[in-house]
Amino acid sequence: MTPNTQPDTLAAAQDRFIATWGQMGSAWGISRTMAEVHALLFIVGEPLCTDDVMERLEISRGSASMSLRALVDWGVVARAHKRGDRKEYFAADQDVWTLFRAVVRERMKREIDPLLASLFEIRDMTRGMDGGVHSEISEHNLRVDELLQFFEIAQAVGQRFISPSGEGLQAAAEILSKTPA
Amino acid sequence: MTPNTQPDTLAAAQDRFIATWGQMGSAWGISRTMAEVHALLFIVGEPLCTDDVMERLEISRGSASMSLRALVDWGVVARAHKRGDRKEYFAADQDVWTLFRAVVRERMKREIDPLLASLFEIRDMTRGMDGGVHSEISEHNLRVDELLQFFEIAQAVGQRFISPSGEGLQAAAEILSKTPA
DNA sequence: CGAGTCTTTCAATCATTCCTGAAAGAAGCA
DNA sequence: TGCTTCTTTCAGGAATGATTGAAAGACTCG
Repeated sequence: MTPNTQPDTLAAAQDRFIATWGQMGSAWGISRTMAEVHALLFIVGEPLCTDDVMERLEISRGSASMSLRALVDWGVVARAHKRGDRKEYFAADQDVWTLFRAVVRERMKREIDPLLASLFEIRDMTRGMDGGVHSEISEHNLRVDELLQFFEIAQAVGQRFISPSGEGLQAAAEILSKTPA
Repeated sequence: MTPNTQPDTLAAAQDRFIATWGQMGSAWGISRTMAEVHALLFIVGEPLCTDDVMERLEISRGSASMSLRALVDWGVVARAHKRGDRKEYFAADQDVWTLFRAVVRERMKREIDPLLASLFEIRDMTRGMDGGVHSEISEHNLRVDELLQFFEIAQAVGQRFISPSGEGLQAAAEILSKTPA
């Protein structure tokens, strides 16, 4: 075993993780680069500056800057500073559940909330136009109402999950996953 | 109120719904068109043939065909036939929870499962290379293991949800959403 | 205040994903 | 089987979304 085996393997494992996480990202509506930047910060576990990110990921300065900024906005990466260094450093939150909560929060804001708003408006368009129980309009209203109910439940569950007391849900999930169906 | 007010309003509400659902779709990694086709079938509530879909959505034959096929593969739309008509008709499942289960199933297959497989491989790359508790490798392994744990829980919860006995989870979610945090 | 260093912005370019439409393929019927 | 009707496929074009890189902006320090 040469002295370099360990570092090389570590770097390879990191690269592999970055690629995997990047793929995952695209499936989640997060741009591949942004996911890769997060993966890098998460897996190295220590603060990195913009240039570190640029070099390791071979991306442009602009791209690195945008991605880092977005990750900070999402609340999954924190800015950090080193004494006697003017550069800004970035570190990923190391708690997986915190990360997941941030993702849920962000997606609720961008997806569920607008969807619910639209559904309410759609329902109001045909409110009180029912021409008897079996009319097309009533059936339409029924369908919209069912969706509304569903997404209201989804919103409530999601909100509970991301709330401070969401710890409870986390525990619930862990237990749930272990109990046989 | 002219005789045409109701039908027009209904059509408008349907269009609005289709647009909304389409947007939603893109956020979910489903192509907009595919989501719109589903929205149409869901909201009209009765079987439609390829030409109906093409006309209403103003899309090409190829696009309609592909979307319909994909929806059937997902299990959220069923083929139907009309007596004395050689055309194929398509009808969306009207149960929202069934729909949601299909989405979860599909996304697990495409996202969680491959991700878990990769994470296992990544872990194996640095297995048994730990150079003491505080080595870089150990810390790396710790991080990977935490992710593995998390996604194994996610997978278990998801599987339980989509299983036949997933009805239980549905009930749980409904209760959960109503209980105050 | 001005030089130097670091960060952000944004128009142009590039990549990816999606849709089209025509042609090939099935499937039913006489 | 040959004709008709309907469905699927797929190469190319269109649209959408991401990335670059250079220039402008912001901040520090002497």
